[in-house]
Amino acid sequence: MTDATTAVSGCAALAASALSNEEAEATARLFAALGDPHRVKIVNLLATSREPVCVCNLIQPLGLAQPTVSHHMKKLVEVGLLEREQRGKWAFFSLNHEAVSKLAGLIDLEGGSQ
Amino acid sequence: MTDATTAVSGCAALAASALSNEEAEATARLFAALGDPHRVKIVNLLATSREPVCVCNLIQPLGLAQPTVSHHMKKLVEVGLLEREQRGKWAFFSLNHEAVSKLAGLIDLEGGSQ
DNA sequence: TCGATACATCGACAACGGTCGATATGAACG
DNA sequence: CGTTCATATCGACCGTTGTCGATGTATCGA
Repeated sequence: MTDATTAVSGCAALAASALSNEEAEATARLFAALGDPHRVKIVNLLATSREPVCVCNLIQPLGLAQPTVSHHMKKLVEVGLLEREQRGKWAFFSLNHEAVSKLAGLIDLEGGSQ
Repeated sequence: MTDATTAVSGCAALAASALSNEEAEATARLFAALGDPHRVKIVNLLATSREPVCVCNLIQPLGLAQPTVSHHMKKLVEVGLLEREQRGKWAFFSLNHEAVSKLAGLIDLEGGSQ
């Protein structure tokens, strides 16, 4: 169990019985992280890239200022969907496939007893 | 193709190649609908109920005022996750299983070429 | 037709979140 | 060291959203 998936671990499947307030909040936080079109694009860009991507390569495709991109990256890392790796003065980000799999599992209506 | 899943149909998988702005916005709208803990609980309650549920049976479990519950139900119906059925003076809501399945498909990283 | 009930809509308010310019941090390179 | 470059943080602005009371709408029963 890696701590990078902490946020996802706090969630419970949508079909679980009697979701607690904490589970509902954790699950909502995770979905909210993907509730912004720019962050959807970021995840899409990372999902279609075989290698980690640095912030400087995201600014132009997104059409956002650098601080705004940093802001979005931080949100995605906080919920565990992205992993950050420092290479010299560059920050490279990659998708946490384990977290994405767990996210998909949350939505599975047959996975209520997970 | 039912119109109840319109919002979901406008989305594209997270692993699709070159998400357009419209696809990113539609996908974000869908995730944002689940980005509130109360709406997560609503979906959870409907997912664990074999029969449709009326608003009056949601007010107490959620601990919210009636207009606030109506507000959340509207958001969930708008993105196609819920279906509304009028029975006399009661409004019954149920989960749109097809939309939930499509949502799960969006997250599948192997479903990029859908 | 009148009152009661269930739900939606409206209006207002407060909190949250996305955005950017300015600035701080920190690493590579003369 | 001092400079440059990549990124993070800060502060401010402002549109969005969750919330509720008041009100509107529609249905049912007496």
